[in-house]
Amino acid sequence: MAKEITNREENYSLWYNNLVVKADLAENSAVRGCMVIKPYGYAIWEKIQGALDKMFKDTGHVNAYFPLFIPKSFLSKEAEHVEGFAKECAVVTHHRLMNSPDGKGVVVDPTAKLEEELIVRPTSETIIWNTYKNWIKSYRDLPVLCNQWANVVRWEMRTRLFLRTTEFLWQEGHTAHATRQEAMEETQRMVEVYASFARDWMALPVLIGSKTPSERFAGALDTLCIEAMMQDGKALQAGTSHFLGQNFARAFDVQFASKEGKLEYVWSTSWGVSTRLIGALIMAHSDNNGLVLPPKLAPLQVVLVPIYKGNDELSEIAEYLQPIRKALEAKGITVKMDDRDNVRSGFKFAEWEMKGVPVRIAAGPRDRAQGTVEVARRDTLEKQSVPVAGIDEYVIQLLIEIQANIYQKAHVFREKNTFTVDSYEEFKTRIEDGGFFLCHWDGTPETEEKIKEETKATIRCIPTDASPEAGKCMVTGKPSAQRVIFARAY
RNA sequence: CGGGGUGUAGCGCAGUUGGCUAGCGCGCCACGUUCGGGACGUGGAGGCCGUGUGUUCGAGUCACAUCACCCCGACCA
Repeated sequence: MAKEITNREENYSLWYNNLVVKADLAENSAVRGCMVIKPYGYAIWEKIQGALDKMFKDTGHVNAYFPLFIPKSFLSKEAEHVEGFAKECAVVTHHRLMNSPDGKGVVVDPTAKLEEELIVRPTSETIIWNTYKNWIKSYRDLPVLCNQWANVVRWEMRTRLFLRTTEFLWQEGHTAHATRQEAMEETQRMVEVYASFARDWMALPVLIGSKTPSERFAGALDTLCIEAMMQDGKALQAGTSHFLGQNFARAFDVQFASKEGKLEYVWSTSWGVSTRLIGALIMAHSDNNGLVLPPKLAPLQVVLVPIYKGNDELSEIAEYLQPIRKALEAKGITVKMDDRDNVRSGFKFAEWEMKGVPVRIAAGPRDRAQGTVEVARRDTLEKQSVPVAGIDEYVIQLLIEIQANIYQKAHVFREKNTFTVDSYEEFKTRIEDGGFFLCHWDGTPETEEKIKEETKATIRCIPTDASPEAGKCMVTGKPSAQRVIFARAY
């Protein structure tokens, strides 16, 4: 199957439908736009959760959980927020079913209508701020630094496996602070947490920047984001951190008594990443043989494949591999011995490659006689004969090297596909081939909209670390103080 | 919600201008031979042809309706 996938730059849906699904990550569910994440795919999510959760805690956050259902009235309290989400809400109107009068199946019991409809959370700002109101009375109660791991539902027009499912899993941090400064620092801190997670764990280089007002989160004063480049040159927003100002505090009347005894509205942030990260992982690293997972997020880091004929050889080889397995496990490496007897080793090789296991160790009678094993690395598909003595150290180094190499590949790819362009005509032509474009923009939503309509490219972000550079907007020629990143995006 | 496409075995598909007992590949089960890169042979199990209503002597095939899914837009993490 993998061999048929050759046009990865053009057709990710083929990956998802024909390759990734067969790689046991996910399958479509009967429910509109939702997906069943299979155990292997979920294991990746658990890895992501584990790493992020630790980073959140290291930055002083704690986990909590808030209700799935939000009373409709909560949504209407913050005007921009409701406008942003109103079009994509699942609404609970009734609480009971009954047997259909015509005897066929069940229908909604019309007498069980809810007094107030409940919204299945598309995000939890409203219900959380309704709760924070009761938690925050004094400056001594601040800051509140909560995160929740949850599912949310957004009834999008169009869904896409991993990238935009109707229901998705995510993490949402919601913090409350006494000062504007503190909240802004938190917003910045968390986008940097995301960026370092992407870099260090996902082997995914990202750009940090600010969204333009039209791309901002509904209800935010500023949205910081990390943007990654996929292998087809399209951009993927991989995480966001919002500075919400006092908008939600005002909407939910959350005031605190300051040291000076004055009542003040609190300042807030929210930030999140979702199962979209799994999609990012797939689209950034995979090749025609299937997934390529960074060792630090791979559910299995090493697979052992015995090569043998008959039961005698199997037990000999198994005995040969067993100490290797133990040695690796002792070093904290996740290992699986694939001793299935119903498929041949060639099949196993192909299957584990498709699943993206970073390192494969195979051994047969020949290796046993020589005291070696065959070590294959997923990122380059290279194979090498390695002595068993010291294999644990060898594998540890190899895993580190693979992690670094995958990042490096992605980074080089992004650099090769990032262009500085000044002419709009040139931009219109070259955007067709994908990539990030550093261009001058006059800062108006009108120009942004015009570019989007004419080229399908959006401003992914105004990079935070870019050096100022006076120039002229590529469309209007009006002055611009710095370049922004344009790209077509998922 | 617009435009296009697809619904036939667990998966991927074929099925002619309507015709007799609905096929193929993969997978599955049994036995045997194999086993250092996706093995092969023989035998076997598995179908209300998405759903409904029509047309017809006869419908997987035609008509209408309906539902679901996929792709391209609009919307979005």
